[in-house]
Amino acid sequence: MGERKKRASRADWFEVALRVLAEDGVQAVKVERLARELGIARSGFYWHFKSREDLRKQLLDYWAHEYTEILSDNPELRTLDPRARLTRIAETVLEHGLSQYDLSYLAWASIDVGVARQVRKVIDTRLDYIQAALAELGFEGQELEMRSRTFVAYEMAQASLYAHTSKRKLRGLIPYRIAMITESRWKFQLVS
Amino acid sequence: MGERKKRASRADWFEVALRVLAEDGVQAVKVERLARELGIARSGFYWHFKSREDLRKQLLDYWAHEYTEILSDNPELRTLDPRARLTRIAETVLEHGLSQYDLSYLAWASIDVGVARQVRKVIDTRLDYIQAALAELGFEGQELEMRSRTFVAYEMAQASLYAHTSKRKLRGLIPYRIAMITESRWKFQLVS
DNA sequence: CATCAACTGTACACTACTGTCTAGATTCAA
DNA sequence: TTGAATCTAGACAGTAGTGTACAGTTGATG
Repeated sequence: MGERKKRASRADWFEVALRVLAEDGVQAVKVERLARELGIARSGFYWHFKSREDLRKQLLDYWAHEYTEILSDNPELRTLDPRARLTRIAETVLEHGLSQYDLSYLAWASIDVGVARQVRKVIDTRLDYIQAALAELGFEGQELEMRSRTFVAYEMAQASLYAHTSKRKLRGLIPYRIAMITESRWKFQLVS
Repeated sequence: MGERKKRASRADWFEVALRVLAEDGVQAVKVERLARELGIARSGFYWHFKSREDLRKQLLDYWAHEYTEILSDNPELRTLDPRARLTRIAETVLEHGLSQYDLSYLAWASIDVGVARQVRKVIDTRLDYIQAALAELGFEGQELEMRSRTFVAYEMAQASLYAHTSKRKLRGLIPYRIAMITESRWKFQLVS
């Protein structure tokens, strides 16, 4: 609760907001609650942000930017072959708890069309990236689409769905996951 | 908005509550809003339900029961071989929009430990069921675990993640998905 | 057709939150 | 060390929701 700090900077407010968002969703991002967690009155909030809505908008922008940056502005990833690249992404998402925000943003998107538009953009960016990697391995058409979707869906669902499973265990599953997603030696045996 | 009904039964309130829950999440399930959607005053609500919290609890119970029933009390499913069974489940979930509630309940679970416990139970039931089907196909250990998790994660994420994708397209992907999940002819080529 | 349970609206007191204002405290830089 | 920028607490009015009380209306059934 009461962090002993006497003054709260914009970054302090933002940090607490991010944590609350991840923990309890957008609806929980309330000026009063943030102030309570910072141990100060909420009047200062309006010095840093125009309104609660303003803060929420900034939270969304931040998330959209931060996440895609990991994919697009990461030179190291480019040097790896597709399989290693996907593995690295899976490890990064798991290790940094990157998907812990996804549920909150998805839920938020379901009640706000503007947010939905931006969230979709982020998802599409991820899908495109994964799809490109899998295309390098020779996949195409519906199979390519299904594989990339499966990968992304698992990443996003992971944090909320398997919150009770240890990171260690989830980490151990990564190689199997990558193998299944990228394995190309088999031919589809379509079930009617 | 104003449904022309003059009186609202318990079932009416519950139905609207379920819809609102799926559309906008738990936080949106408010007595006043439900009354507004029914086109009546909210006083009658308290005749049917003890409180708002009471309604929410009943929503949770209903969901937990309804969903697992589809899996456990479905004699038809038992007659099918594992692959066909998984296909049927995927089709059912998609066709009846069963996963549309999942996001709401997952988000709810993240802010309420009691809800979290119940939601986990439902998820575990699904995992166990899928895992049993895949075990019939000879999978085991971490591979079995990863495959069932991948299947369940996709099902749950589908509705919210791919809301903008047509059912027709998602339906077309099912055979590919089942094939990837159930394919056993390949050996893992573990990436470091 | 009378009656009783099932519902209705209106009104009230309460809580939680928002955003605005103001006078004052703290910090930093010249 | 002084002044401006940065932040603070506290008070205020406004909105939206909760649950309770109660008298009145509706409709199915004996």
